[in-house]
Amino acid sequence: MEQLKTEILTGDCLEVLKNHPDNSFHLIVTSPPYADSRNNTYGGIKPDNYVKWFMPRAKEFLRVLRDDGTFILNIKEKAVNGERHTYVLQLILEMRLHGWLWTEEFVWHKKNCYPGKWPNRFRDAWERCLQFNKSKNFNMYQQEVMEPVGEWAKSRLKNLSATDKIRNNSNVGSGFGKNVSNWLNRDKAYPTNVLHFATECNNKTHSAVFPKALPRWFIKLFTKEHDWVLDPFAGSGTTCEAAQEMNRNSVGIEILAEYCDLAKEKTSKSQNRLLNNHSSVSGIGGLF
Amino acid sequence: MEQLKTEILTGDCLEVLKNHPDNSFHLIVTSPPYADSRNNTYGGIKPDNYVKWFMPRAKEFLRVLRDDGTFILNIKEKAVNGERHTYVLQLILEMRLHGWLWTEEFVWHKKNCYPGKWPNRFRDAWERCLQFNKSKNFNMYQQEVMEPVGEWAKSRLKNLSATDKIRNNSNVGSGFGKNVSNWLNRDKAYPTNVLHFATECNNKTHSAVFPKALPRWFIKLFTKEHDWVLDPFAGSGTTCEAAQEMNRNSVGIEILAEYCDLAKEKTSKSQNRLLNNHSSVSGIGGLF
DNA sequence: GTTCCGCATGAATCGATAG
DNA sequence: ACTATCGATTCATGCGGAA
Repeated sequence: MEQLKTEILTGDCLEVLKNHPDNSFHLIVTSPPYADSRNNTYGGIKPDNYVKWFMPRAKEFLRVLRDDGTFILNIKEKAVNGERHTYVLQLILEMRLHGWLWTEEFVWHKKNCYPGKWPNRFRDAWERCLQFNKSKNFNMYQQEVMEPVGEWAKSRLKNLSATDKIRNNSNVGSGFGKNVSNWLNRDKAYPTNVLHFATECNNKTHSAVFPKALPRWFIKLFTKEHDWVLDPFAGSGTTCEAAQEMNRNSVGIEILAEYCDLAKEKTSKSQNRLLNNHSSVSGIGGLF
Repeated sequence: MEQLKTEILTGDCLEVLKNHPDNSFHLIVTSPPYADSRNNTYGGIKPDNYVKWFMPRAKEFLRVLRDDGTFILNIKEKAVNGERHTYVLQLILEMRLHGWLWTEEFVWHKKNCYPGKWPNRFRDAWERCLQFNKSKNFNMYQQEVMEPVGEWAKSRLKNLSATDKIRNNSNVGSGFGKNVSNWLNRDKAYPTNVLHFATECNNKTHSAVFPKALPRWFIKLFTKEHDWVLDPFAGSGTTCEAAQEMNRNSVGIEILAEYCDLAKEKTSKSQNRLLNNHSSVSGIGGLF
């Protein structure tokens, strides 16, 4: 079997991605720098300039993403002048004009969001995970993220009611009665578009990143083993770490050298285990 | 004390509201007909025409809302052609151009969302509750919606790191650090902008578009007793019923006569109960 | 009286079929 | 080709009758 690769590249993804071929990634999942934060990088993007700053990068993402791939964008607008800023809304509209399909908007419910109090708003306990695609026929492996059903099912499934059977079989004689058998052994259900993940607030080195569970969930849902995952704003490398643990190849791009070091350290730890048996792994030229 | 009023008016709110004076409502909370649904009323609004249909009504809402009032709009875009439609995003942008402030976006998490399975998406378990205001200085009674502190919150506060506390104090010198220490001894906490309400979908009581708990929450948060609440798309009168139970005056407008009858029945029942007890409907030591 | 358990229902969405 | 209708899919909730 092929050697798994995890690459951390330093630089602005707008430039770095130019070295990557078209249609090469199955999934892009990222949490870009929010407007007005990370002032020392990317020139400190102001909310009003966010769309303009993001779009050329989105164009590169569109190019390197496979036609059956998915782009997950974790983002949330900040409150400016007492209002929610509109740059995320405008970004969605703009991306659609440039060929992206806005397939879905997942809500990441942050169960343990930061405490605080303001006179005119409550704590912000959710972020958007926007799903974009290049085509309607994208890969989705729903069974990989099924969850245990609620308590109600235990009693419910003891006896299937007559109406359940009636409703399932309905009138048309076309289909098999397969639903009933599915239900009888069912202990898992498909999730919804609301995700409940706690933030990892004890992370001292790199705050404000998403918890590893978040990229892990989307990697499970949209890729198979040995597929290629890209995080163009890799930060401390959470996405690449998750990808590596799940036997996916990945590329992480990060403009800040210190974060790159962190990311490399994270991902090389696991790789060292591999390296005991094999030869070199990372190496920029060897990827494509 | 003044007699409490609950009015159900039949007609299109665009017309009916013309008879109402400026600056008369403290809160507008409503769930308008979603695009492509309720085909027999309002001409069956197509997604592409939604903003155009909504805006003249939004203009009336702006007029009748008090300067310190709030407009809560419960809405969710549908999936069209494999994509989320953008009419809600465009509506937000358009309303801002016409004088509304987009203060906040609450997420209503529907724990018991509609079942189903599709190859390209999961069940939709959330809707938007968009908060609009006329001014930054709107009324908000946060203490009225405080919730019991869950176990997770207790552990979260225990684990506040030293740097967390330092940052709290330094950021907003006026009250933030103080509030954190207050939290430690509280058994109640302020909620977040994610609301968890199950839909009321059983057949006995006439099912409402949103559960009564939803308007109730916003009425508590944004009005005092005897304030005026408006629901311009009243449906079966859930908002007015909630308002009445909480000693708020309310006006509900609904275009469908049959829904109006339902709404009148709901709200007259409670009034009869109160009237039978004689004395002022809104007596302080009365129902609540 | 409690608790348990059966069960209809819902702002849904897709794909196939019909006009 | 484009639009309208229809069937299939599926999960959590609260009511009400039963134990």
